[in-house]
Amino acid sequence: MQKVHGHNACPIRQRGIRTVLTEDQLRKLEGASRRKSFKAGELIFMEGDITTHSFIVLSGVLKLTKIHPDGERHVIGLMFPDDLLCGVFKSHQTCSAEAATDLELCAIPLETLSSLTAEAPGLERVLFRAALSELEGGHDWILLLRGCSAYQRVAGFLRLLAKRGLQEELGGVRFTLPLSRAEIASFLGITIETVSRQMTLMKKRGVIELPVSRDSREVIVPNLALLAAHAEREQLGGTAGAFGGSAGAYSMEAA
Amino acid sequence: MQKVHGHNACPIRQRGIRTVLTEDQLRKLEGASRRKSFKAGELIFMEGDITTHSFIVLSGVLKLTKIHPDGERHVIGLMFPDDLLCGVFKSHQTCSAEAATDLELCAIPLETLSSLTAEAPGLERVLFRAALSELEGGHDWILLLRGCSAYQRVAGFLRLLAKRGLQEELGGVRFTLPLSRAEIASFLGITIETVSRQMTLMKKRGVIELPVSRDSREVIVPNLALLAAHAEREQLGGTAGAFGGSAGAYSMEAA
DNA sequence: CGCTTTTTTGACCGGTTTCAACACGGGTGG
DNA sequence: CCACCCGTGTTGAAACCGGTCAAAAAAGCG
Repeated sequence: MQKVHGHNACPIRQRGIRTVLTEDQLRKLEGASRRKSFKAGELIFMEGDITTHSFIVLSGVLKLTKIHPDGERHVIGLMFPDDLLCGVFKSHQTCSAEAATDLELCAIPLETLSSLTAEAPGLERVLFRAALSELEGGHDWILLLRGCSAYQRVAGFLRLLAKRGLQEELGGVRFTLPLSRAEIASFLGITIETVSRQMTLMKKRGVIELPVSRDSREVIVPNLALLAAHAEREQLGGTAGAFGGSAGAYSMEAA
Repeated sequence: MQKVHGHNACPIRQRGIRTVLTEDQLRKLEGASRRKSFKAGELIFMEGDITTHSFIVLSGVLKLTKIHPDGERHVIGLMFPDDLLCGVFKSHQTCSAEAATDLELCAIPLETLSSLTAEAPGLERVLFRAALSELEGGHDWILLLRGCSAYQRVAGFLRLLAKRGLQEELGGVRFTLPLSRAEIASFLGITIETVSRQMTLMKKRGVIELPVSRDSREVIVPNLALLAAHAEREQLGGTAGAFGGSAGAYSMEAA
């Protein structure tokens, strides 16, 4: 009897995909998928490359970048575990992808996906939705970047990280920034100096803590609600009111 | 013999759609479509509404707005004739739509569209592409808004209008702004005063002319290439070099 | 322990915002 | 017909924010 998965295949966990496929189709999909590991900084694909796979983030953070007409490379999006990088229907990549941290991906060949689309009409719709939520994320991010001060951008960025898949602790959150100051600056459309200034400001205000220890990438958020408040409106003296903010994390969630 | 169209149905001109449908299907689609007229300022649908139709802009300009968490309403996109507002696969509207000018739309009920999708598998893909290009537009717009000065934003905005469906004249273009200064400011993420200042600056530089006449919304662009140049890089004294700029107009084109 | 790279901090400058006043046009009603 | 008013757009002056330049401090690395 043959093994169901290749030795480096990976199970598809996305709820949306599982529900529109039969057992056989799911097995076929998983059989064709391959687990791939990247070390921080490694390139996954480049802008302009022919699209060959769709990817699902298993662990780590993926960074999407694009070359601006002026030649500068800008970070335009981040993807976290369970996010689906849906290359379907795009013949060429419209941005580059790079491992921001050590990264594990599930790579699904496009041929597999499109042959499955033929069999399972529902699948196309699922992928469609994934791309659409990606679109919505873009809109939200536009709104975030436009009227917001540098302070709010940094706060918003940290809130995003605090929310998505990182070690939680009692009351607060502690995590490691997946991006350097330069990359954060690029992502937020500001300079590294400003990023640095805003973060020390937040530290002074008690919104975050920066353990003096080794890495300058360690961040502790003692009070997530307070951080969220600062992301919405600059400075609120009090001990935070609850907030039901619309996250609007700019990343594509699998359907 | 029965009339093919209802008296207020409208012909579907989109090339992409026509090629994936049979005669019968096309007739069905057109038969279900309805031409709707709106006066400037009228609301078409609201953020959060249940999605009931897809729309194609026949004439005029449509304005997409969204409420920012801070309560402010922001213009996040514009749509011009032949653009497709593709509500498919979204159960709820994610932004409000309003007539920026007097407006004519072709409204297509979603049921019609989804029943056709079942018959014509290619249609789903066409709509998918439409949404995708919308997505790409969003990315481009993010890039445009980030590094650019207020001057470049206004120039880019005017170039967008000059390109999309407005009266052309020999050599130059003359058109009426579909948005008030306040709306332009909101769209570009700057203040009305700045919009005003940049426009007078452009006038001084000879990039645009503002007929003293009644409406302060009349704009003449004597030299489109010059305008494009100013949208890319601030001030270029000379009499414009040709430009093959990546338009990146943020609006969704029908496939 | 030196070296490089990254991050932080400071001083300065320019563009935008902000606040405020004014101009223009189009209504309304006397 | 004109005075008045209100909304929209323009213009001016000062404050602020973030960018740029420069240098010091901290962290990584041999």
